[in-house]
Amino acid sequence: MFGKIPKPVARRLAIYYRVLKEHNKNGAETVSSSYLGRILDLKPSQIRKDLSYFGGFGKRGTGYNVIDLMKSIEKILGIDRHWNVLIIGAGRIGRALANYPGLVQDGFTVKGIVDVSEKKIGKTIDEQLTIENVEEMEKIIRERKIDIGVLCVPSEVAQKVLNSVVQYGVKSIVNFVPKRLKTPKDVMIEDVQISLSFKALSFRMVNSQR
Amino acid sequence: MFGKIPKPVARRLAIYYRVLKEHNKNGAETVSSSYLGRILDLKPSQIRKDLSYFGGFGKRGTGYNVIDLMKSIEKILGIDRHWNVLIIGAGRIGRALANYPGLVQDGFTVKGIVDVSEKKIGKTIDEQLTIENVEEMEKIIRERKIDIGVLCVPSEVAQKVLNSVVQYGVKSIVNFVPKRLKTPKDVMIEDVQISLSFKALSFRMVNSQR
DNA sequence: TTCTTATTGTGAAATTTACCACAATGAGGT
DNA sequence: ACCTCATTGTGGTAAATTTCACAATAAGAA
Repeated sequence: MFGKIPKPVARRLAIYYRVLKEHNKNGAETVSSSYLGRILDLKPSQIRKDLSYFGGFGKRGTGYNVIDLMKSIEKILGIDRHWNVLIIGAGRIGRALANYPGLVQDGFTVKGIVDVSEKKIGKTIDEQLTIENVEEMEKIIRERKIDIGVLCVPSEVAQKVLNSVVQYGVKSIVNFVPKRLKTPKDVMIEDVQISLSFKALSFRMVNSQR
Repeated sequence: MFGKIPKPVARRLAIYYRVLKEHNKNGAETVSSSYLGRILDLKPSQIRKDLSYFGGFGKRGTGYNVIDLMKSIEKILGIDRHWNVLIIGAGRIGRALANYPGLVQDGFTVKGIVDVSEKKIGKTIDEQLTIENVEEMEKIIRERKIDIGVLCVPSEVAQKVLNSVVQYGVKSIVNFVPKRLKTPKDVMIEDVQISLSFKALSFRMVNSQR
């Protein structure tokens, strides 16, 4: 689509996006690479290079138009559209995600949350979402056109649950289970490991690196 | 301590650690780089190179002793000791973290959780932790020897809260607020942005890269 | 002991990523 | 029209990271 974009570049685009959003909220119309660099502690040249991967649309002397840049990044990251999300597992993490404002804002709509526990099924979260029976999952995935499954189940059952989700046609998974899961080649999975950030921090603490 | 360890290496060590832990639980005494590589989808040579940064302790022909390797990684990452954690903000994310098993397992002990809301103060989480008044924070940090502050407060007040936490002597922060915060040079901060994983996934979905 | 097999540790090459330096250029002022 | 200032876009280079390739060696079998 845009030629080959290096992985670190894609990662950074998402970070630029957040800053742009804030900058836009503050009413700014343009940003310069040096401004972004200062905020994000990156070299301006890197930012310019990153943005040049998908065609220069900055204006020399002026910088980048914030809104144009945001729109372009949205397109590249695929968040210029809506993705339907199903959360599997209504434990603490699942429930925390269920109405996490950051997701909806970026085009990820939580279309449902399921669990096995009789006690949880039927309860509502913030009067918006009702926890449904995991046995309804196949139907939910089909009828609500779920694009992304979010795994928040106990470790022991994770692989089994993942297999079902995939079998019902979901090809994209965000995995909060601290365990490497096996997926068919055509299924994409992103692991989220919150404890990695804590470990990164303690590594820095004992090695006193910045 | 171990000479200069490249950043990507430190990141991967934490990932190896998780796999080792699981492998150890399954009763294995040794692992080979090719096994780890297969599980983690990395080249065995990379794993060997990574491990060689802090002195070879594998055995040719046999592999690595799982427990020795875990212990070494614990030391490098600084999780061979205990860190005291204070969670600031008892919203959904703060509460989800409060008893997240992954943290305690890796040496991060949640010593408290504070909030401003009258409604929340005094409530307990899983009969273990009681939400305390944010005004007690200074005392809590001092008395419980808090090493790490975890920011889970609304965006608008994040910078202000961070400033207090730092002022009270905490030098390490894990930030769940989706906003870049300013810190003095001697304070370390790790940003956690859950929505980045969702964006990485959607990027892959629209670019169909693996 | 000697052979075979498995696997590490590592110098060097290959690849990827970051950074620099500067020409190009748009905007605003004079 | 011309000058000045700010800032982009990018070719080339430097630095970082990954991968290769293979000698070294431990363990077990013959």
